[in-house]
Amino acid sequence: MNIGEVSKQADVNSKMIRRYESLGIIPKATRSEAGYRQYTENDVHVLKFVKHAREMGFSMKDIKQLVSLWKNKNRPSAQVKSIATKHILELEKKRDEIAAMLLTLNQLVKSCKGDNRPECPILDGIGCH
Amino acid sequence: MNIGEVSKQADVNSKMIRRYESLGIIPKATRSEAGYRQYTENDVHVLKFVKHAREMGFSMKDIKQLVSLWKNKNRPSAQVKSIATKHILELEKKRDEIAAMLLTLNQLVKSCKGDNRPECPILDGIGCH
DNA sequence: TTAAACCTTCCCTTAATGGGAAGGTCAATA
DNA sequence: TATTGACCTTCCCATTAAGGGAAGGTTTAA
Repeated sequence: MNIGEVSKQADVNSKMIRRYESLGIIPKATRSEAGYRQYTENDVHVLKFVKHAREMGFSMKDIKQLVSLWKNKNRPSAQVKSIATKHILELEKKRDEIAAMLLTLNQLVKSCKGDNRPECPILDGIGCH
Repeated sequence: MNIGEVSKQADVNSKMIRRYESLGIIPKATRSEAGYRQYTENDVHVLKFVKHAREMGFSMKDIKQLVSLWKNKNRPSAQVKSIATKHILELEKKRDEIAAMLLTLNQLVKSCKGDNRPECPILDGIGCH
């Protein structure tokens, strides 16, 4: 399979496939005589794993480790759990930050008439805070 | 005031002050003979506004507009409200995405023993999805 | 007069995704 | 057979927000 075909099957942009390779997340593809990257069904499988990990918000670094653990049939599940738990904490932090922003913003927007007049509690709110 | 002093007073890194200037978010500072940027109390005020807007997650583009509206005493508050509302929608989208990730991840982490054995529902979950 | 504490500009790095250029390859069709 | 279009390659650039660090000029105080 050429890169275009894996890309379609795994639903991962070819640019990203090359990038994952350069980051060492997936192994270097073998090449055809002309230098084209060659892939197999198994590569589709790996790319789908990477894609799902991305969808869960894992960083490239985490994904590199996760793929490696995934392939290692002797891994201790504790290592996987540790990565996931750390990620959960980061997501919770982001979630809380966004929640705080929304709390403030919703209050301000609610109290702003949003008409042709200049009075604006939103600007006041940002200005004073 | 030199940049270091405004930086302290507004609690905004000097690197960022220069950047805001280069982005047109704040006006170009006047310079001393030696080329040092010179600031006044009012600049501190503006920088604090920018800082608070950043804390609410507004993008640089939005902040540029917000500062301009803030300074324009004839602004229609509708314009401000529109920017804020759009931002709220984006934050809500991010919040929902994070919530979805957390839902999945928490389930997976809960079901993973996290010991020395290789069985790992987290990896299975990412792999199959 | 020298040293420290500032200031200046310029380039680099982070993270993830992708656009686009310049050029090589392959397959089908005229 | 020649050409065309679709595909592939690498390389550089942009995005976003924040800042590190270098190389060099300025100010001030000891």
